[in-house]
Amino acid sequence: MASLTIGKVARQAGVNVETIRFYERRGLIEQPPRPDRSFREYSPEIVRRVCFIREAQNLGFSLSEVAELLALRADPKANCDDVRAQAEAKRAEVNEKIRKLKSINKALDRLIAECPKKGNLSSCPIICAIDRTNQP
Amino acid sequence: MASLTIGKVARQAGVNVETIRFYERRGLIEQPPRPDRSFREYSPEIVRRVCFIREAQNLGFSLSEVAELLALRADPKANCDDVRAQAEAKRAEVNEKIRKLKSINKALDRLIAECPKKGNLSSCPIICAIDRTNQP
DNA sequence: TTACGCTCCGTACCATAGTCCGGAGTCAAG
DNA sequence: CTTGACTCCGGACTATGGTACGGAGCGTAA
Repeated sequence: MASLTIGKVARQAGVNVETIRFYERRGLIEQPPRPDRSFREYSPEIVRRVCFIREAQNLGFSLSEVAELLALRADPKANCDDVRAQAEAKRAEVNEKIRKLKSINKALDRLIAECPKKGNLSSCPIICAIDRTNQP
Repeated sequence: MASLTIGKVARQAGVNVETIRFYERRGLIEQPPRPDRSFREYSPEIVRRVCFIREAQNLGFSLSEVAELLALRADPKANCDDVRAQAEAKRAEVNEKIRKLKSINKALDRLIAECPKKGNLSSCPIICAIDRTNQP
């Protein structure tokens, strides 16, 4: 199968070449084979891995957190229970984030609905709500 | 009304004294009165403001984003429409975050449900899903 | 009034997550 | 076999969001 250079992987994943090397240093992607000790030769699947990392970050997971799950994969003593526990903890975190975002969302909905189409700032309910120090 | 020193504000808000000063430098909280040019004298409401900032951060808003809304408050030319637009943009962002988190949550639900109570890693559906590079 | 705690300030430092640099080596086409 | 694009590497630099430090001044209670 055709292997990819680091530059092609970077372009396909939409990241910088340096980012790939950075992830390698951080242990997020394994060291690719390097025949003749020259250039890295990636299998096309590495692109998915990089995209997964980016997606997880978008959702508020740190690189260390991504590494945690990935590390279990390499541990011959790890079993399903360990991974399950991690997944469940992560799910609880995600649910908590959703809960908080929903409450912010509801507050924004309410404020936007109350906001008059035109008017000066002093009567803007959004600002009043944010800046409680102006309230009696 | 009793005013608070910076240390009391920090303790009540559950943050470091340095954090309060840092927020002041960043324009997130206004400069408090300082009679005789000595210590800062905060009104108790400042604690709410600091808590609001922390809460917004928890939800994925950067300090610059918090500052944006707060800055409008100080602008005599700003009107309700400006604030409304900001609030609507923020709401769209929040909704997108919720959407993504829900999809992750669903994926986690499914994987956790499929995961056998005991078993070795090679058959763990969670790891398989994360590490697609191991799939054919 | 002196001792202790708190506050003042600027500056330096920390982790995270990259990004850029520069000089050297490599590969492939012409 | 040269040229140009790409890759190598270590190390320096960036932005964000703080945290720590050190020497000075202030304020209150014994």
